[in-house]
Amino acid sequence: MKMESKDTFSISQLADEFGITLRSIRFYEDRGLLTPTRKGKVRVYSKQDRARLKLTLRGKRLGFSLIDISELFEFYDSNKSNKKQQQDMLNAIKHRQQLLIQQQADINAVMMELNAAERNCYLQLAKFEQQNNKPLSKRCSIPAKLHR
DNA sequence: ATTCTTACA
DNA sequence: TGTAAGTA
Repeated sequence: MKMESKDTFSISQLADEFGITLRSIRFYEDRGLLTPTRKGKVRVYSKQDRARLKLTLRGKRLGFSLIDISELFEFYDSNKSNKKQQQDMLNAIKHRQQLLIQQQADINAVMMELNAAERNCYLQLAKFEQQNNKPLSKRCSIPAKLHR
């Protein structure tokens, strides 16, 4: 159904927008990641809910568990009043930062390996074309960035 | 036509 | 998470 207002969404709208199923969205709610309001029994999502869903999906892409993601949300809107809670949260944040730094390093390493593999592919293709005595096509020529 | 809950794979 | 069932 089409909603007159621009700041609320039906579950279907969000599912279409993000290319996920209704089941997933309800599942995330079950895990406490989403808290849509209700008009009767029907879920009504606000822009903030939409933003939250977006963050959830990004977290998933990064390999975070739904629990990890809910923990991040707690950090974002942290309302811990006492000192110990703040201390614990800080430690948790530092830990998460460390994990991300590690991921970043791993990503860089894999990226370099892939770049090397890609370079070899182009070199091989160039060699084949040379054997066939054919002119290098634009599409298969070695990109400048791989010359180094 | 859409969405909801519940239950099982 | 997918899917089926039975509703509202």
